[in-house]
Amino acid sequence: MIPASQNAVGRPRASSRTVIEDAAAELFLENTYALTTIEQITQRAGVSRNTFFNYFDAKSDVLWVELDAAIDRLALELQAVPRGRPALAEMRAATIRVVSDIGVDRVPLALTQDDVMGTAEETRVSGLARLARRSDLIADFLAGQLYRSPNDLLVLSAANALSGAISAAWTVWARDGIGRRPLAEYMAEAFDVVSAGLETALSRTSLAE
Amino acid sequence: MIPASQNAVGRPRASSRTVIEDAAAELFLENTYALTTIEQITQRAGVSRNTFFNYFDAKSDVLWVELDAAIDRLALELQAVPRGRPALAEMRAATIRVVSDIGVDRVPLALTQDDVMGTAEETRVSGLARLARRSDLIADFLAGQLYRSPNDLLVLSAANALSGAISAAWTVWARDGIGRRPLAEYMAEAFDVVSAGLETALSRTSLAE
DNA sequence: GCATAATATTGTACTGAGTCCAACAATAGA
DNA sequence: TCTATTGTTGGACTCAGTACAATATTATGC
Repeated sequence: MIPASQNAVGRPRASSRTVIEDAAAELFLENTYALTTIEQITQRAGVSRNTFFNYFDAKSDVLWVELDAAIDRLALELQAVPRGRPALAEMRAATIRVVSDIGVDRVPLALTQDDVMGTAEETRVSGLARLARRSDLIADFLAGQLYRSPNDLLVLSAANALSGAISAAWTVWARDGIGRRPLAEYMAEAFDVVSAGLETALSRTSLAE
Repeated sequence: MIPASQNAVGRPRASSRTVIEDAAAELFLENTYALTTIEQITQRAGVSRNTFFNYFDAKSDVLWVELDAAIDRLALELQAVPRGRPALAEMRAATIRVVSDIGVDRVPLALTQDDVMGTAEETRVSGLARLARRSDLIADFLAGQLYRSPNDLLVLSAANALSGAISAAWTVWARDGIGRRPLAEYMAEAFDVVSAGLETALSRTSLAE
């Protein structure tokens, strides 16, 4: 077994987590996600196979570190919004704030895999789990702002729609390659496409019923 | 090994596919999805484990037979729409037509599992794969009608949003339990929530650029 | 410094999904 | 009846993910 010191020889020893992430990123690019095993990753990282599962619940989690972090930040932003504020405007602002510091070159690992949004169901499906988490988050937020239930058809539709639009922004941004503009711009566009109609639908029902 | 005749003793022998579906449905309800193994399913169905994979690519596929069929029908409906017709109106009609024959009691197997939309990521994620397939479908359709690329941010946002709304309709419909109204009604509501804004956004850009 | 508690890492053994392929059975058609 | 096709099976395999106990590492109090 390769000693852990291989990755950091004098410098302050990198955390296992980082070492694993780096090794995984390398191998995914070399051999694709599907053909890379967790054993290979941990071997290259110089840790045991079990250590992988100390830091990640699933192989696919490594693909989505950036996106997961962005969703975490979105959760915090939304929590900080006082109740009663205009829901969609706050959502829009929070969404854009969250991605505003993501440089044009820092594309999430998952999205650099060209099989992600293509045929490879495996990677795509794990990405959809993030979409679902974000939908839940948004549904809770909207429900809170509109004093409705997160299970409400209207709330859920709006949340899913917004989450879908955000997802589209990420996808197109990643696909646009080198010449891409900042993610925040894509986010704003995608958001506005769907939010125009939501605005009226949501305001109408918050008065009625 | 139990002979296949156990499930159909005189009657015309049911296809392996149906036998497997039924066995799976029973076991999922008895022991939950997660705790049911493919081996148990095929054992009860009276076929070999491999036969399962003759009919399904994954264990989770059994959960989504109805939804997959609905998406297949949607694909056919959309293909039949002549180019140039108003995209959203046709989408709405097709969506509702597709689910109009789904009775209030025929809830997809997946949605009767109460862990589906709850904590159980496993079942939920497989459902999201359907959402993605539907998004692709819709994106292609919209792209065709609007003479744009299916990778266009606008098209993709709209497709994801619509697919998300449809998903919300299914979810709430299933959750509403015994007293639920026909699925088509939920579908219409969810659809209208998001499509109002899309209408303007899509028409605006089909003229511009 | 040292003892101790908390945390990180590892080994081992296991379950179950999904793949591959070759053998075999059933069926339909000529 | 022979034959081509399709459905079914057995067996051996890979790999993700889980469980748990043992050991190493690091932090903390003294």
